[in-house]
Amino acid sequence: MNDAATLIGKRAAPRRRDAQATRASILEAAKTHFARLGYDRAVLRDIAAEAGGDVALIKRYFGGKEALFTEALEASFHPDRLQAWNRTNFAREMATMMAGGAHDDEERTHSFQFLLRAATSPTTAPLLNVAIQKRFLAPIRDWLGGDDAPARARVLAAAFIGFLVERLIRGQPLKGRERTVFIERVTGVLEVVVSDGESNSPKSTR
Amino acid sequence: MNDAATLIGKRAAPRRRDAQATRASILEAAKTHFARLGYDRAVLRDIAAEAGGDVALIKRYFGGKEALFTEALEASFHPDRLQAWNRTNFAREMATMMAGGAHDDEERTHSFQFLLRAATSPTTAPLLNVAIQKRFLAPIRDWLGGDDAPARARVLAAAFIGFLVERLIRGQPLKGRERTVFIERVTGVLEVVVSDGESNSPKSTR
DNA sequence: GACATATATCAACAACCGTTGAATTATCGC
DNA sequence: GCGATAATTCAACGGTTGTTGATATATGTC
Repeated sequence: MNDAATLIGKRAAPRRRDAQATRASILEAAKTHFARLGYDRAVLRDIAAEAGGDVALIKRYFGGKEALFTEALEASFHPDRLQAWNRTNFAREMATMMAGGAHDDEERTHSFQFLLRAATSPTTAPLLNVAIQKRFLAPIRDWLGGDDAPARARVLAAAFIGFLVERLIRGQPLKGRERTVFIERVTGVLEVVVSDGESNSPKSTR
Repeated sequence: MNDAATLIGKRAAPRRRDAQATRASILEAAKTHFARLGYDRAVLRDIAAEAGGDVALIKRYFGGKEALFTEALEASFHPDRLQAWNRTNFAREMATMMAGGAHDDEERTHSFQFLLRAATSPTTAPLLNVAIQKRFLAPIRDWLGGDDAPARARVLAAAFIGFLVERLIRGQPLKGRERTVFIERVTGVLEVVVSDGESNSPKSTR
């Protein structure tokens, strides 16, 4: 059954008898599968197949499904992205990303889908709790800076996740006027979140 | 086997040989289990057991797991809540709710946990898509009114979901100053979302 | 070229779970 | 009371999937 491998595509070419390469292939395949299917629906046989190997290799190199998931989760965080965004155009860039349709769209949201799917499985929730604190909330807080950074980081993270879920549910990118309005709105919201002024102070129209 | 029933608690008392009551018991148990465990982890045997019946009853009354899920999903929406909130204090009320610790907290967020868990399973995503459009997005849009209500409804729904996820991940209610700041911040964000001015076309506030 | 060891594959077990047909039992009309 | 019918329970099938020990094969060293 050459099922999932061809469905997902992207069959890596495993150099035979190369432990490091094999391990890397499996990890890469795992990231994709977990992100697209979630922890429960992801099947070890399919992951191994896409990596061009056998299920037993997962036991050999990772120990089991949960360990593989944990490592894939860690490897899926890219907080560097955050630091690459500068403060001025951050809100609009993120809003555009959430509207969907950008060329590097898939790649960008990939790791976050992973995070999201992990959030809802009771099994993986504890794992995520640690990971999200260390690799997500903390960097955001540092990136934000200013007064009450922890609380503001929570709000930003929430907004981030919320738009991501909405996009996940929506499925397809927005188009036309609705897209424009959506981006404008989201940009406005994010600017409010990022700004470090007092919230109960008068309106902060950009 | 006093397994899942006692774990979840809330064992309904099924009047024997009462079709309607049995069906209702199963549906109620299904709502709880799906909300807490998600589609995949929820087990029909456990649901039936909590309802005080057998698995086969699910087939009889609902047809199968997916059908049961769909019906439970429908039954978990409470858009009436939305209309009960008035425009002036809506933002603050919702922000307080998201901070956690309110007395009717559990009950309020219950159905949304359901929604959330459904969102992340590829299997249930299409089902959710239909339900959310009909019972969530449309009411919000009507409640919002004004220009570009559909796009603004998306943003509001996204914010709503986002704060909910954050709360779900966080686990426990906030306390002290962080709670105060969080509420202030979220209130500010929501006010921006709800307001119908500013985006492109200047429209009078109603 | 033979041996040792890491690497990869095979095959099967065992548990879980949705599904389903058939048997069992209660409830109601006559 | 008695049969008819609906409600419930029983038991088992079949598929999926994580796990794992045994086996085969390539790679590097002497």
